[in-house]
Amino acid sequence: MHNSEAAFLQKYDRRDYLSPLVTVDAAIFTFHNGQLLVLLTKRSEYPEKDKWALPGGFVDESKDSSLEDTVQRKLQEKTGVKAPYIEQLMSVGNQHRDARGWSVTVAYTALVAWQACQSFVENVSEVRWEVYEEALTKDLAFDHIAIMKAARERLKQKALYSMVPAYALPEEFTLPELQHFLEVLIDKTIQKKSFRRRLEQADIVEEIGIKAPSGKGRPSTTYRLRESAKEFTFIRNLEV
Amino acid sequence: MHNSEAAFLQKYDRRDYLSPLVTVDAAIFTFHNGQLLVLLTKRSEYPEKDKWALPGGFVDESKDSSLEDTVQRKLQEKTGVKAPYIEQLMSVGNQHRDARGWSVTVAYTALVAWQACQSFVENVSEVRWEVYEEALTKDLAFDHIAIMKAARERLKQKALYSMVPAYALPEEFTLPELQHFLEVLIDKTIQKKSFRRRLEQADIVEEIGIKAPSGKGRPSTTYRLRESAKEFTFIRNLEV
DNA sequence: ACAATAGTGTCTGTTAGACAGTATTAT
DNA sequence: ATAATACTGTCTAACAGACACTATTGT
Repeated sequence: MHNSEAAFLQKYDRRDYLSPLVTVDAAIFTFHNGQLLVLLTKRSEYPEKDKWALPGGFVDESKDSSLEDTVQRKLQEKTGVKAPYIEQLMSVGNQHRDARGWSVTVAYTALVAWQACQSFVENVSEVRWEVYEEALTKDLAFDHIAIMKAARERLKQKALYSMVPAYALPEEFTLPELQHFLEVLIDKTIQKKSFRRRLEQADIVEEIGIKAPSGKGRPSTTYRLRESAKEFTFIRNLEV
Repeated sequence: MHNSEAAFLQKYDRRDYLSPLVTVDAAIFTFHNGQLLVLLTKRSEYPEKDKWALPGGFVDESKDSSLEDTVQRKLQEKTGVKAPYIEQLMSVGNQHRDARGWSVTVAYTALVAWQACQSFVENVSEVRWEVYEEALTKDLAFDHIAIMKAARERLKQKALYSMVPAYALPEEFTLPELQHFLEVLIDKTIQKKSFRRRLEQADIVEEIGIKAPSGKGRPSTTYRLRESAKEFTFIRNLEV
């Protein structure tokens, strides 16, 4: 029968089956005052009420037509902006991570400029930027510490073979700023020359102008990322 | 109240909420007769009945305490063996990929030796090894073509900076075999010398003995992977 | 000896690390 | 001029690509 699939679907009702809970969580990073920051939100509801957690929540079938919709929606809610860089990190699913039962979370890593969302973040009391090392010592909800660590590790790897971390800086940034951020991520100084050679060869930034001299020393040139920066990978890593 | 979380959980019933369907799928690859093969199964039930698909299925809360349990169970069902290499690939979730409704799949890539499971596979009629390029031309169920392509692409990348593809070979293998597999994966010949230098420097294989001469030419040395092979990555990629 | 396949020696090219040198700003 | 920060020149080291060479098997 050519329409027995239609017949099957007619009879099928998802409510007859129990499915794991599905949530989306995001480790949102930025760089400010020489420190790696991660966005945390205080849970207002049970379970794990009043604990800090990564921003996230349930897929809302009436609002989201895909997981990417869900993560963008959650990000918008907590930061007020659309992140210039979002990437799926991993999924974790098991019986024990959520007291409500078998639960799956799809975790994302996002990068945003601190300047782009600070005014929004500081006006929402249950949301704040936390220095990464501080966040590590907190008793975050669910398995969010492990997810945050995995996101941090992936970001470190990216720093070794790409310039993706630049998406955590404002649209216009200087090379010393970017270099410093990479150094924080990989926890090692990078040779200025190596860093600049790589940027030059990759052709992923374009010059904007000269930064207005602020304080001492020679003012640095400002740059903006080209679209190609998202995909570009170096064939040789920085050393660890 | 110290136990209001307990009270909340007491009252909470998952059946009150509709959650997306959650499935696990695996792109299982192997290498045989100079070709990359992928394991396909014929769907016996609606929806997408009678189409070929990647092995996978629903999380079974009575059997699986984690997503890894689910994928191992499905793999065991279809191949009869435990895969020496499994890695989470990505998750796909949206309203349209499954006619039954909002659905999330957590996809894995697995590598197995053809020899290890061929006797099992050839005795199950709805399971078979398909040459990858052939599989590409088929009308696979759901979005399995896209998932399979993503898995294939990741495997290619791995071939450029690791020896992970070796897990698709039998436990004892020769270096010419492994080199040939990498060449198929990256679609480019590799310099024998480069390949062997990398292996030597990485220290991820141990010599077993000399292969019994089979046919013509000098017999090659056989090797086995060390545990460290799973994690090892070269700091410099092969060229593409 | 010859064909075929396995494995090595050695040169070149590319690119990261090291570090000294030059440039541009404020005081 | 000096200090401070930005940026460049140039040497070295590591390692992939190229390719000729040797080694071990069967016929």
